[in-house]
This record gives sequence, C-alpha cells and structure tokens, in this order.
Amino acid sequence: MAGTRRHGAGRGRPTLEEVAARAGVGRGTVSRVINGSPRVSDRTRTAVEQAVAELGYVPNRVARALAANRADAVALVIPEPETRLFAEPYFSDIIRGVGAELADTDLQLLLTLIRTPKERQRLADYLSAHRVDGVLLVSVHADDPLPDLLERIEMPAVLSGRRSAHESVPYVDSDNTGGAQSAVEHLIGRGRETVATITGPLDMYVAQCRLEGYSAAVRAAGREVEAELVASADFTEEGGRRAMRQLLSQRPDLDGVFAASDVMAAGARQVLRETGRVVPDDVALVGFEDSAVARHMDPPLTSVRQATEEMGRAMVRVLLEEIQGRSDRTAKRPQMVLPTQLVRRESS
Amino acid sequence: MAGTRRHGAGRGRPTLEEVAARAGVGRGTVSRVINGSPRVSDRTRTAVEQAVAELGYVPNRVARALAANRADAVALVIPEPETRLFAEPYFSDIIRGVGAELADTDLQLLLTLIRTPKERQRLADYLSAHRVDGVLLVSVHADDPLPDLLERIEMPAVLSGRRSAHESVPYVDSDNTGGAQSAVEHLIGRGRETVATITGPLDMYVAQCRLEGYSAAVRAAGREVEAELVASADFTEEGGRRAMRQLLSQRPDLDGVFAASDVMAAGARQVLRETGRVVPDDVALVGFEDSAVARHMDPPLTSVRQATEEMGRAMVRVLLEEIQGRSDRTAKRPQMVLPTQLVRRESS
DNA sequence: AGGTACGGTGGGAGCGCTCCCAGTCGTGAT
DNA sequence: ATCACGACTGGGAGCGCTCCCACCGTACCT
Repeated sequence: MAGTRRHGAGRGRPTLEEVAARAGVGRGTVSRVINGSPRVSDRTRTAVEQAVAELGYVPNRVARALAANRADAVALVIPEPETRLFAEPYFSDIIRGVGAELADTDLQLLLTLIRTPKERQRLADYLSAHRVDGVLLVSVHADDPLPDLLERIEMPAVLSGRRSAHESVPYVDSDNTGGAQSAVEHLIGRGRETVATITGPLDMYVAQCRLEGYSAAVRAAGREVEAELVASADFTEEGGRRAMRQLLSQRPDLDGVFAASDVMAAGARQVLRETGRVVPDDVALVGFEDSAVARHMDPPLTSVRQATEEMGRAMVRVLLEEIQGRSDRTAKRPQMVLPTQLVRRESS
Repeated sequence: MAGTRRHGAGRGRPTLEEVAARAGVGRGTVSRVINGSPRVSDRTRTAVEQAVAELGYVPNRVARALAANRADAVALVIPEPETRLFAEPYFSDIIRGVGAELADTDLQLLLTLIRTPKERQRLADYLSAHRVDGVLLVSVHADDPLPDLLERIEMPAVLSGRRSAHESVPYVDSDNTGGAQSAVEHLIGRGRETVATITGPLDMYVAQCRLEGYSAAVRAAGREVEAELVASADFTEEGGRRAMRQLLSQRPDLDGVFAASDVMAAGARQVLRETGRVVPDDVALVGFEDSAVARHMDPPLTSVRQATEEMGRAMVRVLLEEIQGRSDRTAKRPQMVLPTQLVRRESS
C-alpha cells in the first residue's frame, strides 16, 4: 500500500536502477538482494532493503521473465467440454488446492480454457513460446495428443488422473480402484445380496478402475461378477437413468447399486423412484465423487470422497519437482495416488 | 504443430530477427506484419508470412509485453471465502464467459485467489507492477478496499455486481430487482395470498435489490409489505432454515416464499417438510440463481436465472473498453445490467 | 525539370531485468 | 612486505520485441 500510493500519477514505478542509485550501489547488487543471494554483505543488504522500502519498489516480472528466460507462471489447462464439471466441487477444489500451493511460490496461475481443436493447437505453440514454466492438465482423455506434445517440447507437465495403467507422464490421481472397492464392500457388508454397478465410459481409465474396484469387492465376497449386473454409461444423469433401467430389466431383484459418479447415481435414483423402489430399503445406492449433488439428494447419497483439494496441491508440488528435475536428468518422473474415503449417508 | 516440431532439441524458438533475415526484410517490417499494420506492401507481407510459416515463428509475448509496456493479460480476482461459490454454476459460467470472450483477443487470463488480507495487499502491488492490463473483480463486498485501490493506481477494473446503488466503478450486474419482482409476481399470479421472503444479508446491495423487487411486486398487487413476512438470512442453507422457522412462527398461514437464493430455498424446503407442509400445494417456493441445487431439489425449484455466462462475456467487453478508454478521457465509465428470467418448475 | 507527398522500409534505441565477468579490497600465509 | 585468495561489488551485454525516426522511391504537381 505504502508503495502503491507513491506513484499514482508519477511516471511509472521505480526500477532496479533507481533503487540502486538511491542505495548507492550497483544494479547487480540490488538484483542479488532482491533474489536473496547470500553473496551480499549485511550492510549493503540493509541499505538496499531500505531503498526498496522507501521507493516502494516491486520487481517488474515481465522484464525478469525476459532476462531470465523463465515465465514465473504455470498454466492450468481445462478442456471446454469438461467445463461443465466446473460446477462440480471437483474443479473448484482442484483450483483451490492449486492456488493455495502456488501462493507460496510466486508463480502465477494462467487459466486456459480449450474449446476447439484449433485452440488446442494454438495452445501448444503458445505454451512453447515461453509463456509458462509448466502445465497442469485436468481431465485428459486417452486420445488427447497434448501430453505427448508437451513431452516433445520438453515442457514440464502434470496430469490429474492417468490415461492408462502405464502412464508415462507425471500425474496425481486418486485411488479410484480402492474407493470403488470400499463402496461395494460397504454395500455387501450391509447385507446386500445383488449389487450392480453403473460404470463410466469404459474407454476412460478412471471408469475402468472403478469397475475394477467393484469386481474386486464382489470377488472378495466370494461371489461372481455377473455381466447382467454391469451397465455402462457416460457419467451423465441421462446415462445413469438409461443404465438403471437396463439393470432393472435384467435383474429386477437387485438390492444395491454402485454408480461410478454422483450424477449417474442421481439419474439412477430417479428411475428407482419411478419404479416404486425405496432407497435405501429396497435398493441401497452409492455414488462416487461426493459432490454437492450427493448431499442434496433425497435421501442424501453415500459417496466416495476424493481428496480433491489435496490433489491440486500435489499437482503443483509434482510440477515444481518436474521443473526442477529437468536440470538433473537423474530425477525420475514423480507420480502419486491419493487415498479416497467413503462418506456414509442415508442412501445405503 | 508444424512449428513446435521444428525446434524440439534445437536452441530455442526463432526470433523476429531470424524471420526478418529469412524474408530478406528488416525487423520493423516483420513486426508490422505480425501486428497487422496496414502500412506494408502485399509483396512484402506475403514474403514475411511465408518465412513465419517456414520457421514456425511464434512471437515471444514476454518480450512484446516488456517492449510495449503492456501485459496482454487480465486478472480474474476471486476472494477465497467465496471460493466455495465456485461449486455453483455461477462461477463456472462466469469463467466460461470470460474465457470465451477472451479467446478472440489473445489476452491471457490470470486467476488470482485471495485468501488472506496480506495477499490482498500484495495483490495491489503485483497488479500495479505491470503484470496485467486490467482486472475482473468477482463478488466484491461493500467494504472491500480493492476497487478504490485499483482506481487510484489507474488500473482498469470491472466488477461483477454493484457495491451500492451509486457504484462508480464500471460493473456488470444482473437485474436483481426485476428478477425478484417477477418471481414474486409469479407467486401472486398463481393465487398465493401470503407471500413471504427470505433475504440475503441486507448490508449487501444484491440482497437489498432482491428485497426491493419483492416489495415492488407486493405493492403492485395492492398489498402491504408486512415486516412479519420478511426474514433475513445469510445466503446459507442453515440461514434459510432459521429464517423459514421464524417466518412460520410469525405467520403459520403463509402460502408462498421467495428465497433470495437457491441454497436458502433448500434450507427453507427442509423446514417446510419437517413441519408437514407440502410444496407446492401448501406453500409455493421460488429461489434465485437457478443453480444445480434448484434442479435437484424435490420437487425441482422454480428459480430466477441470471445470464451468468453472458455476464462473464460482458465483463470482458467492458474491461476492454476501459482499457481503451483510458487514453481518451471523454469515454465514460461503462456499466451494464443484464436481464434475468424466471425458470418455472414444480415448486410453484 | 524540380518539388512535394506519401506509402514503404530499415534499424537504432530502449523496455527492466539477469548473467557474468572483471575488478576492488581485506585477510592470512609466506 | 609480498602474494594469493576469497568476499563483495559494478556494470556491460544481452533477452526479443515495439517505437519511432530517418530515409528511399515513385507518383503527381507546378
């Protein structure tokens, strides 16, 4: 504040040079002080710091970026189709986590929405034109060329979620398999005999993992995984409805459903109501994600919570490692999986 | 792509100078072509464009920003306490709108989360250190010093929503009064005799406006605005519950409620159910915002929809005007109010 | 023929930093 | 007293662009 007031109308903000003049030292010295170099005597440092304070000096990041060939910024890339998901706590939590972790680093956060393939293409150019030091990629599809593109231009990047079991790019994911498994174990533990699942699109690894968790739990209970108890959808409400109808027609006797997302669970819940089934008495229902939808359903939905904000934080930490690690080739690609947690509510 | 491939390992991207050399022209000419200046002959332009394509040249924005003393970026500032709202479609829509409108301008979007007062302070310094050309401020409270701070350092800024009736800073707001009025008119039009309202915190202008709309509709119907039919809350679910209980104790006979937000409506709905009232038969309920909550309530909630994405777009347009307008002092501060629309569902 | 306009063009002078290379100076060893 | 050697320091040389001014023609006037 003291600083910002001082230049209101005046010709711009003070520069390094002016600080140097005022402190009676050279530019290099001021730069050293600003950047916390140890090779400065205490006397000098104090003098410079005083000059900085008096002038309200704030380094010009643009100039710094140009000179140092850094950007002091990372981009958070969000594919437009997913922007809908924005409305989910998922994104907001990721952003909050990213923001929190970034706050300590004085890197800036660039938000990049990708709407069209054309923009996706421009993106690679833009990013490589030294506008950012690293990239955070959210909800990347298996066929997205971006990660490999970034790899090729040696741009540090981190994914939220894996594209496949053998993801080569650094990522932060949550334990989808374990989460799904605990959800189904819960259902079985509550005495449900015939537990079905509504999966996401099975070309997405996340959907595969959740199905895998379902299967594991079923088998662990000494049962068979029946094809009739598995219906795949597309993570939408309408998809959830369709899948639920299909399951019901195949196995009218089912008494438990694990939906791989809350939104699909919401769709399923509607169909259950339409067909006169009471949740949880007739059919117990569990979702995944623990979004706002889950809390506002009637009855409130049991769901698997991901440590989403922590994922955002972790992504930044991983990215910083990557940015560092580029110098020493010995560093290996950081990858991590965060635990999930079942949140019990009245639907099961 | 063609461009990005070409330099993989090579020493960095091509520069303006290299393009100039290849095209056999001077730096200035290339710069002119890149920036679409008309003062270039077609022959030359073509030659330069070819060189650009061959080299896969992409201008270095950092250098450009430094030289031109611009940032080619705008900041979207979001106060942390509101980050919760992120989960609402409101924010995601704003962001989507902002992103869409920005896509045509090649300005970048900087996301800035403010968590602590300390960060808020740093922000002013940062912003003024030429890191952005303008600022978009979301959900600003009446006592927020930021707008005036930005005003003082002559940083173009736009608010989403007004702080008061006499907002001096450029803003984009939605028609809260009109929206509330149409909601209440709807309730009255459906034959409701005793319509109450749950307001937001009355120190917020948005809450005042919505209350004003309620009052206008009540008076327009030739009725009195009764104090017993007005309960104020804080935009939270719990607040909605409390307010609903209060209203019910004061006027057990009420048959219509206009809640100034969907979330408060959700709280009210719970109390109505607890007290054995059926929605909409006994009490008709209308909310404001038309968020996901509204669609997922049981029964689905009638609500006032804001053109939120359009607000985002408008904010950018207004900001661009402001950035332009700074040069010619004649331009007046752009301000605009967007219409709302009542979305009818089963709750009324 | 000599002027006068311009449309076009080249390139110097920075923008505010970081990097890095020469110093300068004191200190302890010889 | 001399020398070597760090600890500090100053400032030149850019980073890649935009701005702007001088300059070259050619077309069009007197």
